[in-house]
Amino acid sequence: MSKAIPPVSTASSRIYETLRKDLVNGQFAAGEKLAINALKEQYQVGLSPLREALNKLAAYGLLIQENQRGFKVPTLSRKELDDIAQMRLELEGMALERAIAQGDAAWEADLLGAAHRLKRADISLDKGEEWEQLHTQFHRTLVAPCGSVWLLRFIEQLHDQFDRYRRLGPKMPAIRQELDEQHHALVALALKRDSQAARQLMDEHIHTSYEVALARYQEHA
Amino acid sequence: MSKAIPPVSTASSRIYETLRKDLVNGQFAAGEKLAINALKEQYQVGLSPLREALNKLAAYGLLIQENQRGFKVPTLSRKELDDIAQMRLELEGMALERAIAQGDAAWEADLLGAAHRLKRADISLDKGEEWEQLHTQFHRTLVAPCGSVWLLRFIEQLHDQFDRYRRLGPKMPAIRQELDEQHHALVALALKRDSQAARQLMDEHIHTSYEVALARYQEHA
DNA sequence: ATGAGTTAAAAAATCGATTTTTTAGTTAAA
DNA sequence: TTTAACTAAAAAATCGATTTTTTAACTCAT
Repeated sequence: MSKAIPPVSTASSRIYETLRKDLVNGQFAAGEKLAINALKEQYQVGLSPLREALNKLAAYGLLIQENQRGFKVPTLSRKELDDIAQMRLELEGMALERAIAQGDAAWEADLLGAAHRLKRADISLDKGEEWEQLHTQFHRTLVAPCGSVWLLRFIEQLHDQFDRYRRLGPKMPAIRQELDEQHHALVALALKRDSQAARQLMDEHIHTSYEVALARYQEHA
Repeated sequence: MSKAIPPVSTASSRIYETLRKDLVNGQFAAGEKLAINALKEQYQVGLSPLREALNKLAAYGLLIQENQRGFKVPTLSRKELDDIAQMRLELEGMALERAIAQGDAAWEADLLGAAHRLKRADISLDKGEEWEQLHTQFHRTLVAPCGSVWLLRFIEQLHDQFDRYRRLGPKMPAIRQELDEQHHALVALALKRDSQAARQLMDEHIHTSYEVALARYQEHA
């Protein structure tokens, strides 16, 4: 349940996390070249921590770095969205099966808790990023006991990439509700340890999200 | 065939690549804390480019970064080796199947070329890292036309992680020969477009490498 | 107009020094 | 002996300024 002990923060780690969120939320236009000096002003950070964060984001795949010409936001494409969604299908399916095979009672409890919190957030007005935050946490919890550090790492990375597309448009409560029903059904299947059905539903779930993301990408024009 | 145009290099990108190689080759002890000032001297670079490289390596997974207490080399463990090998099985198997489904004539040619160069390097005395370099290139070529940028990216990362274990010991010509036979058999199956058999052999191939890596890890003590 | 060459401005990369935090060593009280 | 408090040294992080490279604007010959 507990998250890793909150590590002491540095200017570098703070700006990294801030920029990561902003990039995932589409605060920067796809393809845009980042003006480092402007960022420095905008976020009120020094050049050194800022550059360290940008370097990390590039290694993580949320920025493109070109020697001697700085950093830019990766472009979006249908082809890449398909790639990301397909990889999510494969990797999260795999992770879910393993989690169901290995998850213990504590996991079951965490899962119920995460799903409940998500549903509640959905009912109350979503002020800010609460739903998104809880949604991320739910998916994390779902696959957490899969037993592979690397698998979890890749999935996290794919989620961030996927969300660059999914969050292009405004929030749609109707879609959220549909997704939320899938979340609860996923929990039910996970608790029943029905990995076959769970995986199939996970596929559907990702596919639903994919259609949302694709529609938004196409509207985006 | 052609690699991406050699980008202009910066002190930062050069030291990144140098350190990446050295980390994969076990030039630093597992668990070791990096003394930034010493690195600065040793590699004759300034602090800024060095820190940028270390940040990227941490995001890539070849270093662990802890706020306010610098960087250290990740420890090695049987558990992690198993994880990495298992992930390689899954991801490279997937990639190989797709590559066989999609690879064109140019790919077939590249593959024959890469396998040939690898074999030749194996026969002549291996001065330096030539074999390792060609081996990496062979595996890259094998899965290149899989169609997924993200899949390729993850595989690359896993190779680097895997090699931290595999390269712990001295070079073993006998093993290399066995691996090399598998390489050639893989090419043959790929050209025959027999993805079932190819995937099975890929599994064996990774398993063979895994046993080498495990033995070295255990000897390492 | 077009394009090669030139140059000023802007941006990226790097340096050298300063500030902050941690670590390790020392002393003194329990 | 422990352990708490303090302190000096070391290391990490950050800052401010300099150097290098790219970009964009301009000139002039074709």
